[in-house]
Amino acid sequence: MCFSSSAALRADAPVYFGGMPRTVGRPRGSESPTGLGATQDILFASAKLFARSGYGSTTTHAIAEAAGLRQPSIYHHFGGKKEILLALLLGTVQPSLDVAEALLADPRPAPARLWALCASDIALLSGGEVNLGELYLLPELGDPIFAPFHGLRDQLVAAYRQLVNACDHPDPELGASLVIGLVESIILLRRRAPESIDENTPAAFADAALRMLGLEAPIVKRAGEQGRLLIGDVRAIADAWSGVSGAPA
Amino acid sequence: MCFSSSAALRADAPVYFGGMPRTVGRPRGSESPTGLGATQDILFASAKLFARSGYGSTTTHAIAEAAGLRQPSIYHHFGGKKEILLALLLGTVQPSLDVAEALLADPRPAPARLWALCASDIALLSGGEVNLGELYLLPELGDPIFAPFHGLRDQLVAAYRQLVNACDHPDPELGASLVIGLVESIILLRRRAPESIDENTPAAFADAALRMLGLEAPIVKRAGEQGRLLIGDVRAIADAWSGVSGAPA
DNA sequence: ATTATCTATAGATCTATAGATAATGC
DNA sequence: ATTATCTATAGATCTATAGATAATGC
Repeated sequence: MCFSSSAALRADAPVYFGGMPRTVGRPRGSESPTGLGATQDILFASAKLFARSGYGSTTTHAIAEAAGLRQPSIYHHFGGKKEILLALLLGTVQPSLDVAEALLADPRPAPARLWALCASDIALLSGGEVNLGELYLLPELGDPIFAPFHGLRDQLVAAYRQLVNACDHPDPELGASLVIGLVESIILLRRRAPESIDENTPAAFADAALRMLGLEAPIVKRAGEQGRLLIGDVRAIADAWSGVSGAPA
Repeated sequence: MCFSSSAALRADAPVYFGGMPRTVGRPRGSESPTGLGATQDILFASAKLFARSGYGSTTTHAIAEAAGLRQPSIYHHFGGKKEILLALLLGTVQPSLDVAEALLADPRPAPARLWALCASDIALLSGGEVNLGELYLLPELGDPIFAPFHGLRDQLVAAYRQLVNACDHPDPELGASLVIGLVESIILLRRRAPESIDENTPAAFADAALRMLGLEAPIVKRAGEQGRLLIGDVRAIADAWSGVSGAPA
């Protein structure tokens, strides 16, 4: 399953042998929906409900029901609703930040790295069974408990700004805002018209992001023709860029 | 006050003479915060709370308190929380749709009209005391009661698509998604970094939107230099475009 | 008489704790 | 003994209704 393989939901998962949870403790009344144990069941159920109904409109009872547990059992795994959302947020932003930091240290041309970061983030936000990006839109994120998430997110924003700056953009602050805005817009597009998103979307949006900054980026077709484009594989993307004749350094 | 002058909050307001509400009925315990009567007080208070704390996390008691009323008094003006949010949504999207329809009927060049629509929407989303665009992000909008809002919103999306198509863009569906995404990204930018938004932002974003579609649009500086740029004045924007030498028709 | 507010409150949740229960581990 | 679940429930809301109250309108 796409979602259960996401790092977001494996953050604190105990190591199971053969993928099966241990059976210590009183048996559950119903089966584990994810097959990965109660903690993952709760995270997956919460992600679905927070994204579709909002944070404040989702009750711990509804989470438990979707997770195949009774309501009080949630408190054995999490301190409460806020802690569940925080775990989901950290697990969602961390993979983006990992890619961003790898790209900041990469010697390849800045536009190629910015393109790769955009495409990677759009692919992350496009994939998975649940539209996890919706969690970024929740107004409840203003609560101080989510400060650790905002810390990681600020690092990601800084990485975008640094790459835009390295592209010799005259106004890195504005440029980063434009690019991040376009990347995040995939969240609302996926809500409004999920059928319009396909495997070409990350590349098409990343192209648009660079065009927006005044950098031509005919990477998609070139790399596509050569059969080399692999979304999520940053090196392949950067190599594709470098292979484009006349690409800015 | 910026907000109280918004059409969003005047939709169903009775006409008061001299701007003062009538005093029929039992007097309120506290003064009207907006000075425009209880209905406006409730809409303004709800907008602030929905945008900052979310829909499900906002109680009718909190709304009433911010509106200077007791909790049950809300039900004299609205059927409930959902009806309040619906009124806010309709009042927020309608001004955008009015501009869009005026531009669809306008004879000026399509890129100028698309630019004007982008700049107008960004100005609308940037202005006012409350970040009303946050209401578009609420996951609770999936509730069928908000269908009338989605109807208007779909019309707005169709207008964008039509203008992108009229710009001879090879893929109007993708182009419209990119442009709308960039325009709406101002909502999250305003949440994250409100200090980065100023009177130049609508033009800067509209420029970026056209660049994204492969249309060069050096309108901002030209119109700015001539002192002719007036955000919200669609005709001035379109005229500015027409005045740019070499602008696509 | 009409209107808009108020107080009081019923009934329905919703969160989080207490403590029982049923499994495995040693 | 340890663990993870369960049932039961206290206490705190939260929504929405009923009916009293205090003003204006005629």
